[in-house]
Amino acid sequence: MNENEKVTIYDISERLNISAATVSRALNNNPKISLKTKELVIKTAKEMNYIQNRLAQSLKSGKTFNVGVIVPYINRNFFSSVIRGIEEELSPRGYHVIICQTHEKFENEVRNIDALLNTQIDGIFISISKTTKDNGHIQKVLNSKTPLIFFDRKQDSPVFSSVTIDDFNGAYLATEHLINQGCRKIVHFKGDSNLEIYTKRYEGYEAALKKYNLPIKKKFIIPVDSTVEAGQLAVSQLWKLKEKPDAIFSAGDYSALGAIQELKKLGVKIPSEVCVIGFSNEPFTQHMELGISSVDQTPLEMGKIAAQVFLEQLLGDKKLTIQKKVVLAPELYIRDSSNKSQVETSKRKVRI
Amino acid sequence: MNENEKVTIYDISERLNISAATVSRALNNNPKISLKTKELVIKTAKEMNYIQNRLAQSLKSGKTFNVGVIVPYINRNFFSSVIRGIEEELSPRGYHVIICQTHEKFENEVRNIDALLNTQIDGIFISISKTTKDNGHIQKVLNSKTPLIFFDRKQDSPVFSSVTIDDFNGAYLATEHLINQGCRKIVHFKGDSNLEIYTKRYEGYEAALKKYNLPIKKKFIIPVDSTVEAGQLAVSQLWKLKEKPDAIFSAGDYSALGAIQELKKLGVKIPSEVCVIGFSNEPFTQHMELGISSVDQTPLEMGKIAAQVFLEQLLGDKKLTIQKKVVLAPELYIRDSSNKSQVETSKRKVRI
DNA sequence: AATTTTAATGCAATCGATTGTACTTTATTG
DNA sequence: CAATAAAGTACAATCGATTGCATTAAAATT
Repeated sequence: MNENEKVTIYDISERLNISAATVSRALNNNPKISLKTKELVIKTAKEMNYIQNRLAQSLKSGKTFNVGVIVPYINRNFFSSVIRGIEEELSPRGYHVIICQTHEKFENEVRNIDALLNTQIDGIFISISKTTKDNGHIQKVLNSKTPLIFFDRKQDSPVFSSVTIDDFNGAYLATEHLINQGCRKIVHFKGDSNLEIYTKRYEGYEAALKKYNLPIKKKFIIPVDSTVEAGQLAVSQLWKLKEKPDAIFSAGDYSALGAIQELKKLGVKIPSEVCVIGFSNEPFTQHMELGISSVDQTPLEMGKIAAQVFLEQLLGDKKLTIQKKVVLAPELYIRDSSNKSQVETSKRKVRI
Repeated sequence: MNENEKVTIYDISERLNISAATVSRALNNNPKISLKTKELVIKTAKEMNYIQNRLAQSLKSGKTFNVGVIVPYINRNFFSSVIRGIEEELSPRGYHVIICQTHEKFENEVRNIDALLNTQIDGIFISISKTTKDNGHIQKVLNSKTPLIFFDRKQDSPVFSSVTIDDFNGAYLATEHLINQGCRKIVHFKGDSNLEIYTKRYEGYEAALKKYNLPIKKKFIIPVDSTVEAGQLAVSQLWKLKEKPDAIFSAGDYSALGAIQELKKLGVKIPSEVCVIGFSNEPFTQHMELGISSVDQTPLEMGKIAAQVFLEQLLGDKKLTIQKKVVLAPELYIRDSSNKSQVETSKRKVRI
């Protein structure tokens, strides 16, 4: 009774003395098959514990209903949230999400792209690594006619779509907010210049200073990795200078946290003496006793929209010329670390 | 020159006037093929931008080199870290990880299992949802002869392997630590009783109290979801009692955080008046000004070991009787929230 | 040069589902 | 009741790679 091997439509067809074609059509609810047959087939399939082999189906149809997502690390809150967004949008449509990590290494990115193309995924979502230089691997994707969507960390591309936030504006508003708090000597912790997101954030910072006629000082623009340690180190060095800053706009939350820790150690009052604002709105920023102001990148939404762009692309003309650049509005969360006016703001959020 | 369609081994065989079988063998480095031919084929394949179709290969071999991971939410630090561990262990062996979310809903879990079996994955890793009741879906996996590994939140199963931490002992040690701090009236925030991890934690708490001859009071055992709000609420209600607790052992970090926030609001000193310890060692617990003590579940290691168990299973006898139960040791991180002695402990960790 | 080994390669079936086309029923119509 | 239309099924090719077995070509042996 209990078949030992996997049940196929051939097993069903044999049992019912009909052709496999009929079984297939019956299971796919093809109108050419009589109701009687359909019901019989479906009932028998259930009885025999038939499980459709999507592999064979995919081979035939050329569609796998799998998409690949490439990120530096999946356990970084921002990335896992984007992935969640993608999954939630695509899962109801029958897609599965395959995840790949690059560990910020270009070589892994290339390897992952190759592997995904191999697996015949229907699309790729990618946030490039810090060390990604050329775009040969992206070119390969283009050749294979596979849709690809950049999110957050993109490469300039005349053909591929992207979903990002307006990093320039996020940074501009963060800086402007600091200026509004009365800060005049604002330090910027700058992220890796290889990534557009960080150069944009830097430009937004600069633009805000210019707008308010504040001088742009080289010594106040410091390359800082987004780690607690880097933030601590940066502050400890900054506070050896004669001219002390009165605010820090960090391109990352972890370095903002490190800065705050070091400032406390130095006995500097926050926000009265120095205001601090980060970027990413990591969960911990709101849980601190002294909440850290930050710019939210709306990762969940970013994932969902990236998925939508992908789906649109599929429907549209097969030519990959339907390139689309979505830029989301970042959200400024003002918390204690930059709020001198001490209004109740722990939950105040400024939608830009 | 530039083929419009995908290149297959047939295209290569045509171009070289050899059979597809030879091409296949050449690409697979079969010893029966002459070096000359091999080199020629490989060179031509590269020229023609040949990409192997793993779908066809999988159909033939019955192995997809895909595994599925089912979790409640992928953007919960614990789960994304386990997934990271799984990915890092399996990726070098050519496997891909497909992720599925249940949103803590049983129906989604069933759906996900079905979908994964459909896709012909080579294995499933699952952490069951809070609402999972029966195990019909797990039975289906058994019928399909697909290896399945439970991690963290498991179901009792005589056939499937699992990788968990010793929740009982983690809870026992956390409670013992509180007792060692001089606490005598210890509250327990208990998680959903449907999950073994939480009943085990409760039992560990109870055992520690018994060991030290402390009374077990029903009113001090409170069902609390692991959210900040639930933690706040629980404390605000507890502190209406005549007899105030002097410690809280929470089965989750978020509720521990909520408790701390509420205690501060009530003007209760931590840790001098009340000690608090959580569970999970979420990243934010160490970043707080007042670090929150917690029990680490070593998620990365859990993922890696789960992957190893899966690989072992593949090598072993095809019969699924090679069931293996791995129990990892939790790690106690003692921080300010429960450390009255005020020794430098921000990084002290007790390996059990 | 003839024959036996050995090395290379080709043929054809297979994995499981889908689908255009051909064929056989059954129903409809004059 | 024969002829035609409509409905229901079956045949066989296809997707792309793999592999046991047969076959051919080359090398070694006598």
